[in-house]
Amino acid sequence: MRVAVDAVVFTIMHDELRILLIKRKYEPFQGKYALPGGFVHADEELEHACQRELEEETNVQQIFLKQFGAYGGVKRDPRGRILSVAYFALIRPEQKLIASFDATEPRWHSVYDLPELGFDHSKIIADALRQLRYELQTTNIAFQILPERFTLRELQQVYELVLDKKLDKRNFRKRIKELRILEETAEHKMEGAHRPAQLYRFCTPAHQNIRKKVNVFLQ
Amino acid sequence: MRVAVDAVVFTIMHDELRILLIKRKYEPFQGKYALPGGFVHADEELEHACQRELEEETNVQQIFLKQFGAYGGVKRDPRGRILSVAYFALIRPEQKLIASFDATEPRWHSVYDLPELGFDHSKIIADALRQLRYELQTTNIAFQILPERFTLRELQQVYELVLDKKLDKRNFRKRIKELRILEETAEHKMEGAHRPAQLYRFCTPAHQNIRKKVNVFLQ
DNA sequence: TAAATATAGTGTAACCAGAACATTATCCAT
DNA sequence: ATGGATAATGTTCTGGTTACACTATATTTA
Repeated sequence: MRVAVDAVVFTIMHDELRILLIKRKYEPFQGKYALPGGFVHADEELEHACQRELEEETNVQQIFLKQFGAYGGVKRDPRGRILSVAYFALIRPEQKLIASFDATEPRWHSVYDLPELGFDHSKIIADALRQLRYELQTTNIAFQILPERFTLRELQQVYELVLDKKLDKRNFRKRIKELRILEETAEHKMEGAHRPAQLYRFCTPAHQNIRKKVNVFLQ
Repeated sequence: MRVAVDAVVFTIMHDELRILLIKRKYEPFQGKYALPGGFVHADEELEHACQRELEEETNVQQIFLKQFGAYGGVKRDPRGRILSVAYFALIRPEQKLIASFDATEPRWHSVYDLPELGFDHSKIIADALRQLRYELQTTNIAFQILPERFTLRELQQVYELVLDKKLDKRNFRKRIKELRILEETAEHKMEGAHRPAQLYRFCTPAHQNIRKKVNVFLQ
């Protein structure tokens, strides 16, 4: 049985939660959109294969991937039996997308307005989104998408867009501060005709995983 | 790459949370304990392969399996590259265990006192236990281990033994009743020199999955 | 048949966490 | 100087979680 990996890469862009898709140049599902991914090499770790395929097909590099499922249905790929191990990531939107030989049009698509997808990738994306939301509320994954210094408003927007839900500003700040994982920096974000916002930085490696409480940010 | 499945089957027996292990008759890890499992056939669904291997190696049959991870490390199996998709289940302890040709001594082992294990099965079991605890608190999985009719005390014991934590009787009953997933039966459990306990039954297929609230039973 | 024993079954009060909510501060542009 | 835009901040109320002790009912035994 052949083993492949697929990557569900999320980002936030123009106030939307988006997913990175490629367009398939060849059969099966030629012309359809699909998740970046491909076959694992013989002596290659799964996560490495996922990084490599992602880079080959979209140029996206150096991201933190988390495995969340294996898809092994007998009929899921018309080429034959292929098991796919799926990973997800949440990354900054800056990386430049570059098409490859067999995957064209690497592009960001709104999670809530996806094109028709090949394989069982709709199901994989649905599972990934569920997992992303869970991890957002139980780990520090949000910081992967933010620049090194960020405002509390920017952090709150990550939560709001991923959870697809408005949060109360004062309650959000209170809870984030209680976690003691941020430190103020000396700088402020000067931008626009309004009061500048304090810039924060993520601190204390001890808190690499916030697992203090489930549902920390749900209202 | 070859694809295998492994089953982490939990039960409760003699007031202990236990796992089903077999003893390996051949290399690799000859004589060591391991999870039941084996290779997936060419046109076989993963879950079916897991059921089949479990039955072949231990005689345990007809259980509800839930996938929770894929283990694909390059060096995890000395025979070569083998990816294993792992499933867990929680079952009643009644099924008779029968050894097979290549797996001897199918036996229940306390989760907290496991023998030396082959492969990366210790890691797989640790992940399975984490997943079991999560699902116990967010789904109706507890009912898989109980007989059709059971007392509230028996239900509470499942939670206590899996979570490895004492729960308050009154609070537990209050919450379970709030969920409205049990119905009283006409019978009582007459056993021993004490007041007989009301027998309950799991009701309402609408509640096959209790996802009302995370941490329902944590104290 | 009375007492001992073992588990079943039940409610309330205190505490804490989550939710709702409005005003002042600071910058820029006009 | 004023208006506009976002930053920053605390309190009250509500509801959920936790802690906690006594009565009920069957069997067994003296």
